[in-house]
Amino acid sequence: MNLKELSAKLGLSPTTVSRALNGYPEVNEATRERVMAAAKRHNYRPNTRAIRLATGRAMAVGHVIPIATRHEIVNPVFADFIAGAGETYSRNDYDMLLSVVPDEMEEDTYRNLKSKGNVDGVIVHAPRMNDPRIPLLHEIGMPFVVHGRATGTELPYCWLDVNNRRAFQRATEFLLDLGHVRLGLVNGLEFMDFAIRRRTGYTDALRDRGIALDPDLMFSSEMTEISGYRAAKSLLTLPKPPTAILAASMISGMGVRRAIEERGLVMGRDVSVIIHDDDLSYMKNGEDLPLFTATRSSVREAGRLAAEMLLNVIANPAAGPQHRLLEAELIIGQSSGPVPR
Amino acid sequence: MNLKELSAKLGLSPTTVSRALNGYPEVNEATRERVMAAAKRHNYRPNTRAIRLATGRAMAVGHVIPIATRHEIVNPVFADFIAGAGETYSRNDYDMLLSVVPDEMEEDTYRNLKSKGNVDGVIVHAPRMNDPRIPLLHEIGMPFVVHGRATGTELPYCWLDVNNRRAFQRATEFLLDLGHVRLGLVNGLEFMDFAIRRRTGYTDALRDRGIALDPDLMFSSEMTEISGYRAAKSLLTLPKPPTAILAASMISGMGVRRAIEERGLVMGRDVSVIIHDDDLSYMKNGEDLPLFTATRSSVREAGRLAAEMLLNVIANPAAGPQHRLLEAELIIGQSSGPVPR
DNA sequence: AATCAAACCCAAACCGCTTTGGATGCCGCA
DNA sequence: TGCGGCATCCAAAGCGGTTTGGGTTTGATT
Repeated sequence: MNLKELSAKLGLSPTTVSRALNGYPEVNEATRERVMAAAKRHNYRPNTRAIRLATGRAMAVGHVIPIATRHEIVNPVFADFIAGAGETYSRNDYDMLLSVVPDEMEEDTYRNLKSKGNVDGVIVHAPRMNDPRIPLLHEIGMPFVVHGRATGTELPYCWLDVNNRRAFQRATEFLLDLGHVRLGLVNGLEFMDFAIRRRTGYTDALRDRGIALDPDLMFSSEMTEISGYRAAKSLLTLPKPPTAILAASMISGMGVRRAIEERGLVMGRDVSVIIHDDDLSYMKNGEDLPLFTATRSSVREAGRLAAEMLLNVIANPAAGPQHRLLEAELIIGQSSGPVPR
Repeated sequence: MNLKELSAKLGLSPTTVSRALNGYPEVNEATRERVMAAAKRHNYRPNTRAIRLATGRAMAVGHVIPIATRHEIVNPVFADFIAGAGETYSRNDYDMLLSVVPDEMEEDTYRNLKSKGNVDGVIVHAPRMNDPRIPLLHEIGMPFVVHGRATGTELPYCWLDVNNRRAFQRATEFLLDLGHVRLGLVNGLEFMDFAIRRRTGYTDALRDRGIALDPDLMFSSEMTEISGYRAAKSLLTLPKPPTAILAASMISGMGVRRAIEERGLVMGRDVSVIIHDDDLSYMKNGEDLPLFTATRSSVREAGRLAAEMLLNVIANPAAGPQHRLLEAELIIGQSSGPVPR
């Protein structure tokens, strides 16, 4: 059932039917209702391909996912972000397009998306320092929103980010208040912007209390269980091991816990741990009582909001660049306590 | 730069240019090369929207993800599957469309995808017993491939699955060979088809050895860390606790391990554990020496293969339903050992 | 009664490509 | 010389919507 058939059945022109369905004012309310009813009855659904060609809009948003020699973006955090963004898209009748491409194809992919007209905008994931994607997207004129920020970029751009610096600064201060002085940092990869900011929060807090930085206490790697385990194991075998550890995610935190328990220590008593908790739906940090003390910020909610921002930008390209900085909560769980004496 | 402009520049008709670019035979080789060169020079990329309207094909594949009152499909396993499928799609110039919709909208979403012509086919995730999606997709004539199988469906359909029954049967037999007799099962939700099959593998193996089933030893829940933890905790506080546990995933396995260690026991010595390992890219089961003994099957590879099967079905709808059953490997890690005496 | 603006509807162009159904020119062969 | 056949190319008709630029009525205003 297409427009022509439907309008024939109704004895109207395609023009009028189209207008009736799309809420244009120049059509009699009575006919509009007649049209609506007929459309429902024959369950007419306009062909998306035709709409797209006619309007020039793709009604779709792209997410480009490089598969990674460099860095594995396909991680659980990413999945939850996508889920959140996807909710926004379906609510607004937009399609979500995922392009999983080899690293070296990333630039081409963006150019293709633009010139072939597949999408109206994109979300940029996992920004790095001086991220080349931002000038690229500017150049080709593709609307975009960055999830995170890209230090070093001087072009204006839209972003939505968690206040990672503040979150880790607060977490560090909290541990210092508990009397801890030697604090380990099990960070994510530090070419990632968020990891740089978290480290800054950590170092700022220490410096504010006049505590010297100890490079031996600072690790940076993928946020996997095994990396967390290895980093914590190294930390705990130091001559003067830390009494507290900040970890970059739930998963690396689980590795940290394993290393702690393997040495016969008790997390929260012998070693305090604070993680960053993305509030993943299938990996809750405890239920009544959180397992980990954590800086928490829902990445799914971030996905929802970033998608909304992008749809805004697409609908309203003239408006200046939008920004949104989400604050993480500091929630107290079982993994932190006063420094042991 | 569109076809008309390009053909004008070349002094040819759009017809000829189109044919030249698409490799049709009725065009002189010399002109074809001239056209190709010009296309590259002006980097002409045909407008996808127009191609889709003209050809009637969407050149896109859909994945519908219900957001879940019922069951959270947005999990790490799902993410890896998507990544694998996405690789196949980009290699074949197909788009991947993700629809994240509320449970109750699922049926509508499939109908919409079909009648609005957004996709040429879909992948069905996480099939359940008597899954209603299979008759639905049959009814609306949408090509599809199921990742897994749906017990109880009598209609023919394409699927790609892991031999879950066999995997868990082998794992169970392996533990029995080590002298274990009381085996706990920490299964996924048992309205999911794969969970039913795993349980069958477990019960078959026990029955074959003449061991009575003990309902107290069998748990079924979401595959989260916390559920794994809780199930294992219950198991270990039984009057006669099991000496070995089969867990449904890496993540629930980590919960099982936590429960074991919390009781001061050592995994692999006091309690053997076998998990199913989906070989997730960011959650490797150890590196040189696997942490967990596991039945392993890469879900990412499954994604690649399922997508290939679907593209096949789309290209060749007449061919009968295809099936593919992947076998899981049984890999030995540190989490299993002979029954303690 | 003539005029004019709304209100309502339609025919036709258009979006950018594919594909059908010829047209044209050239060559070989009877 | 005439004709069939092949190699090349093109005009025009879709694909299924939206949108432009009018046409008719109708009713109120002068």
